Amino acid sequence: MSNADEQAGPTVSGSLAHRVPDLGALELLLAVARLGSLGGAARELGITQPAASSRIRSMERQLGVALVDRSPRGSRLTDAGALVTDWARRIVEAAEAFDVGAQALRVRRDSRLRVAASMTIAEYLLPGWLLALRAQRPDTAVSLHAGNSTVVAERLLSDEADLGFVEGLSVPAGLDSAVIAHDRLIVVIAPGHAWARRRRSLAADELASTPLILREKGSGTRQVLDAALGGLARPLIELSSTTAVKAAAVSGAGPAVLSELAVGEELAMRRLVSVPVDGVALARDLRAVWPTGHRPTGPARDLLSLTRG
Amino acid sequence: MSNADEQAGPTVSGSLAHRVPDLGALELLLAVARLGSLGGAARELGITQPAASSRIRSMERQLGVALVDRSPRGSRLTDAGALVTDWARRIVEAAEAFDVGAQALRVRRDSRLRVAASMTIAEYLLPGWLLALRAQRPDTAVSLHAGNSTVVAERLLSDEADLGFVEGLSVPAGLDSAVIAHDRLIVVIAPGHAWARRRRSLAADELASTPLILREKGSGTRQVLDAALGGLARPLIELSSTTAVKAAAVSGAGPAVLSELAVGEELAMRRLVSVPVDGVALARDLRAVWPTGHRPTGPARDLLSLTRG
DNA sequence: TGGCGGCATAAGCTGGGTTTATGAGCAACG
DNA sequence: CGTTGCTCATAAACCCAGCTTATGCCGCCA
Repeated sequence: MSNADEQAGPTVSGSLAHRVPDLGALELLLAVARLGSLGGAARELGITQPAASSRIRSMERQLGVALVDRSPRGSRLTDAGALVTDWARRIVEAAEAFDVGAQALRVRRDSRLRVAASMTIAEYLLPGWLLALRAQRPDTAVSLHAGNSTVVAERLLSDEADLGFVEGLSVPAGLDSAVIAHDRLIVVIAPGHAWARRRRSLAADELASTPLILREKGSGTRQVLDAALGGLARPLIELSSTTAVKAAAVSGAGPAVLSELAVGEELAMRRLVSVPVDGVALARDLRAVWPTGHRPTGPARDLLSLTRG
Repeated sequence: MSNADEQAGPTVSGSLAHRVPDLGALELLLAVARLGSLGGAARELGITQPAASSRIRSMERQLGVALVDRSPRGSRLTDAGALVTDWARRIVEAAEAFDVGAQALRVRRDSRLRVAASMTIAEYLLPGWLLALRAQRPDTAVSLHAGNSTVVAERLLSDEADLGFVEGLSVPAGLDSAVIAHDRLIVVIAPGHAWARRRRSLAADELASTPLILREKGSGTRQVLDAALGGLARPLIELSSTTAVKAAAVSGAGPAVLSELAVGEELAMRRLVSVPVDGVALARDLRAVWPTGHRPTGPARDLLSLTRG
């Protein structure tokens, strides 16, 4: 109703939160899909049957689509309902990753597994691992601290963490490590930029002589790039988060260099395209690390075994 | 507080919806991250500054983590806040996909682009495409109808749809088509099953002689598999949705055959592992289709151009 | 023909999120 | 050195979404 609503297209009104049912409603819908009954879903979520009934109904009203076929002997999803339920599942899965991550961020002294990880890993990989860990060891309380390689090493060596994850080129002194995955930095650009239509690969000197959107000096990503180019990377802008770099690249500010972990989605949806590069070592290992000699045991060992392919 | 809360692990209480902030709060957090000020974010979302302040505060209370550093000249994310914001962004992106999909499901006679698509495509690919389409043509109203190849063909030929997407082996009569992507069926199994540790590939006859978790006869997925095996696939169970098949496989019921589009997440998180297969043609094309002669124009052409790699 | 499981409707309560109104800290500027 | 303008915090009043309890209708099955 206020003035900020009119900026978007004509089919849109209000913010996302007004057009998308809340998490409770989506969970309820998933339960109905799984159990085939409103009352059953209500019981599972610890609410009453009328509450479930009304909530599903108001969700249908909100979306303008019938989701559930009610009958005196149960409820089944409509075709549209099945589709909506699948889309809802994505939201709920993202929420589960959020939840397990947020729980780990809470500093708790009863943590049975203390993890320290670099930003990129904490952002993209750890929630999935923690979810898997919780699936097989539901009562393991995990705490997470994110920081660069130096911080990870400090926490491990001062016994403030049991297991670390780093993404740099070298393993900090005093730590043993195991490679758990491989990552590659890639050059990305908004579609529409001239580079997006190039056929030849970029050469190293071409990359080094072009101003790029980069993470700040000191970040793992920047270290790898500087090393690969011999410290010659020319920044167009320096930004302090992967997300900011992505946003700048998507908006057409110029070419950016990012971990392929960070841009999978953008590449798939063609908001960014990657530019092949020749003769530059942009691969890097993602490693689990622990104090030399102290092989991970207990929960740390469980988590480690989840992470290796 | 009610009796259903105690079923989960000791660190958990209540459902996801009680532990994860609602979409409005997450959107607000993203706005704060982007604009660097609570008041600014509030203005953008069309609420007042105290509302934003209180909402962020209650989110911090809920998560047990400080998210923003307030100062008399703005607010910045804490380290934990940056991580939380990135995880929140995933939820919001899933919600955007949900939103654009749900809007398209609403039957509207003012639709400027009417799409008919097979289930797998509607489920996994279309929301992303629609999001991209909305980014470059914000005022295009899209309607979506999901069904199998036959239904898609009928709707196109009776002028109830402008553009279709199918995943079968053959193009229905009366339609022209363009391949927009490739898909492969893969055999997946819960880790722990003997096949998960196999080194050799499966042979065709081995696959044909093993009872499998399958989609029902008539589904696109099943058609491709039956054709590849010469109609010999032995069902262990037949289920009516991709999701149900996945759930059965994850729970260890046996090997399943699914589109690789459907199991990317599960493979990455090792809830499922794929079993290599030899000598069976499980690849299939994903095609855009339209009535013979009527080359897509206008919004249909825009969408089509977004989908081809 | 009860009994059971499924869903809908109605009435009343509660709490979270909102608004308006106000105050206080810090910076820049004449 | 006060004024203006930005920031955020607090307090009180309000409103509505979603919950519960209570009830009724429908269909299936023993």
